[in-house]
Amino acid sequence: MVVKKKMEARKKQILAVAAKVFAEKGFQETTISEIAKAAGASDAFVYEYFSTKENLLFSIPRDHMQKLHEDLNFHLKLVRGAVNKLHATLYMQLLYYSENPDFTAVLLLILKNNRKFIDTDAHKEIRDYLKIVDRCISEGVESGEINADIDPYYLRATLIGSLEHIVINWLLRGKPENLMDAFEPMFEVCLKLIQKKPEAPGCPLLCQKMST
Amino acid sequence: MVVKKKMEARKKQILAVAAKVFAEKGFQETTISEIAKAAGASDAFVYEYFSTKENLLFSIPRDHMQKLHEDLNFHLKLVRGAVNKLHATLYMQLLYYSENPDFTAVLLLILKNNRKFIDTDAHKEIRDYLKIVDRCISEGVESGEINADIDPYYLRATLIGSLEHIVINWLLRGKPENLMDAFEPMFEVCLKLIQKKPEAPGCPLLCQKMST
Amino acid sequence: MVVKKKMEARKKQILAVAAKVFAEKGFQETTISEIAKAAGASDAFVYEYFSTKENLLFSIPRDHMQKLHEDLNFHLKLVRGAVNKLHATLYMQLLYYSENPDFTAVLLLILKNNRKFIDTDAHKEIRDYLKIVDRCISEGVESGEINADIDPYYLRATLIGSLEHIVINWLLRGKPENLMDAFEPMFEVCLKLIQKKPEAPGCPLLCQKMST
Amino acid sequence: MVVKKKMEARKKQILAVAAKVFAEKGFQETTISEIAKAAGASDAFVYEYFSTKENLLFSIPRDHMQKLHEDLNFHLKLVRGAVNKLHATLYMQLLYYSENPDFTAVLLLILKNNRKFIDTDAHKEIRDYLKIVDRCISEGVESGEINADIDPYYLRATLIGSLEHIVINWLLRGKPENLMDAFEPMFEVCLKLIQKKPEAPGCPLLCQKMST
DNA sequence: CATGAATGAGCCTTCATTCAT
DNA sequence: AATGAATGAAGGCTCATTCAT
Repeated sequence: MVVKKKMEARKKQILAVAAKVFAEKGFQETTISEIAKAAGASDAFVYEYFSTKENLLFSIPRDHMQKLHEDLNFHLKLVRGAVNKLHATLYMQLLYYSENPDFTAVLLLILKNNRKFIDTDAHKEIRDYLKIVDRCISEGVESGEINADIDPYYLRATLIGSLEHIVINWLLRGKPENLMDAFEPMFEVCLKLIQKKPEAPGCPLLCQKMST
Repeated sequence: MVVKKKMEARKKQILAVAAKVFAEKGFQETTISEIAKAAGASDAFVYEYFSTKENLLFSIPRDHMQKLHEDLNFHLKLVRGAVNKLHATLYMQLLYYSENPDFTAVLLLILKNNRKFIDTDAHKEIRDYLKIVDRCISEGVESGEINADIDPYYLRATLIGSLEHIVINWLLRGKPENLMDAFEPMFEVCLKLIQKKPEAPGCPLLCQKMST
Repeated sequence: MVVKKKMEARKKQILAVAAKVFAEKGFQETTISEIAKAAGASDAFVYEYFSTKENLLFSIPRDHMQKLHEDLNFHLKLVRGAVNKLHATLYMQLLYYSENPDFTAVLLLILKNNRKFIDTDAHKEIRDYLKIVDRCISEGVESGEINADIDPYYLRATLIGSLEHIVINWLLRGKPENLMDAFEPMFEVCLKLIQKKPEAPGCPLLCQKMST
Repeated sequence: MVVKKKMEARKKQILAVAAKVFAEKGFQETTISEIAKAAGASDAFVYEYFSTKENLLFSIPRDHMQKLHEDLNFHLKLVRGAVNKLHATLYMQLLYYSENPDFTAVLLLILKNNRKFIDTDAHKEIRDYLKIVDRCISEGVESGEINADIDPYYLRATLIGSLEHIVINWLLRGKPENLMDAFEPMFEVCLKLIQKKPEAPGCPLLCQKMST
């Protein structure tokens, strides 16, 4: 029992170290020796837990995705309204990214463009995550909160695409500012997309301005 | 002179072959030998033109970006109105991607996530391209065509992010359908962002028209 | 005491399992882990009894050779005549091989060609076994049963060489038929060597000569 | 042309060196580095000619077997009579072994007991060699030179088995004496097997004894 | 202009073996 | 008595790269 715990902890530690080194240097540029050394273990020890270097890479997202999933499921129960749910979902995603930049770099810079990874079980959890977004969108469309004449696929693509674009830029620029600073302005843009303007009787600002 | 021409042609051919092989197999998984063989040349011949394998990779975008730039500059002169220009710009970008999928795969799946590439001269042309988009946006804001209360940076991020997201998905799914089919629905979504709610009762343009 | 018995039994079991796995896969291709797992024990447990993997390999023949020796000694007492003894000896050797194919494969395919093994104590028992054959031969020569103008060393080499050749072929072909089927025809050939042409109706020429 | 020659020479040199090192240390105990160094080349250079270490091992017999084959075919044409042909065949085999002890050690100590090798094309040439022996035997049986009541398969097994047994012993003992010294006494034994005793001038000893 | 020949450098991976418990 | 955890040491193999011709 205690042993199992210890093993799990060691495994997670190796995964964390691997994420860090992969994030810094890229997959091919990283050697197992580096990871092992950084984890205070021998090369062979890494292979106790991960059959290959690639397997180690592909194992990085699992725990993170599960955690993100759980957090999300918990919080979404507290939120009412599709737009609010989308807000919460994207917020949590960005928050998780900002708090786990190594994992994020591995995910967005290494794994997401890897054909082999996409055929992996590990990738399923990523697709599952997208389903949550889809559910929010369709919920919003049904409830009338979200503009029904927007193609939901392209809406999701825009939401996720822009969010990841911003995160990738942030990563590549060396994570200079707080990633969360980008959230509200980004979501503002999204809101323009999402929301029907039923409550907006016309184009308030412009009309008002014009009327002035 | 003729020799120069020949050399240029050979160089371009190698670049095209390299793009193709890199796109299919990824950078690390591709060997210089494979590229050389596919180009009907010897390994050493590749090194006549490109000092390293990485240099070969980084050399792929130049011609493409120049061509895209030229095309864009030509066409944008024919188009009036910021939204129309954005439409044309994104259309041409997507068209170029759909017509040059190998280059696109190299650019979006390999280069865009490569920190070293970003510090390259070659990357400057990509940033220059983005400036065109930025110019369209600021032009639109100035002319009142584009909603001024949208942060231009996040607007661009959303436009480019969603477009690339769609293209990357298309690439990873094996380029099944015609990429251009995605353009109009995608741009529809973008329009919702860009435009001052024309469909809303009392939309800006209408107000303007009405006011005139 | 009981513990000793248990240990002995465990040791023998490991030896049997090792023989089986070595026979199937070869020495280098077999890992201690495989043997341990097949024996239902841990790797470390194997090292309780055998100091190294090679030591385990070299330990395989001992019990077998002892058993063969004992059986042989017992049976040879019941047999009279050098040729009959050779017959019994070779028969028992082949029988033992056919009934213990794993041991046989280890002995003939792995150990007999191993220089290090030859310097081992374990190899002494194999040489001792050959002495039995030698004794039969010299007994036969002395008693006049065996042709005295055959060099005893080459006679033994031929007997053992042909027998092992047949067994090795049998092993390499996957032990298809019953090995014992080969015994009588093989021994027939040997008899031609050993015996003083009993089937020849007298020694024609010489007798003729003598008669002259 | 000259280049091809050079390559061939280099390849043969590597094969010779490999045979030597394999013969001395065994296959698993030998590293490619050792062979490369002994051949005055780099590790990678060895892989220019041989795709794997095993492939290098399996490539050793080809040229030798071809040479042996050619020599044999040439000489057998000069020899009349099945027994004489067998004599010549076995003589040349033993001579080749004695003159190429590295190859012989590789063949008899490493390859002949290797299941993977037996399924190789290279092994075919070894089986072809045996066919020459078979042909001599059946020729002798037909011509009446060889005792027809000996099973040809077991006769061959005895001839080859005893010859190889002697060679293997010679190798394992460190090649102390001239291997060819063993030929005549060994063949003497074989003669006893092979020959019908019609022309044999009786059984000298027995007759003598009988006469006494 | 073009290349065949050659290699240095390095990494992933495997296992026999050890030892604390 | 038995083992799980841990590793040191080593080796096969790959390639980007160079250079004489």
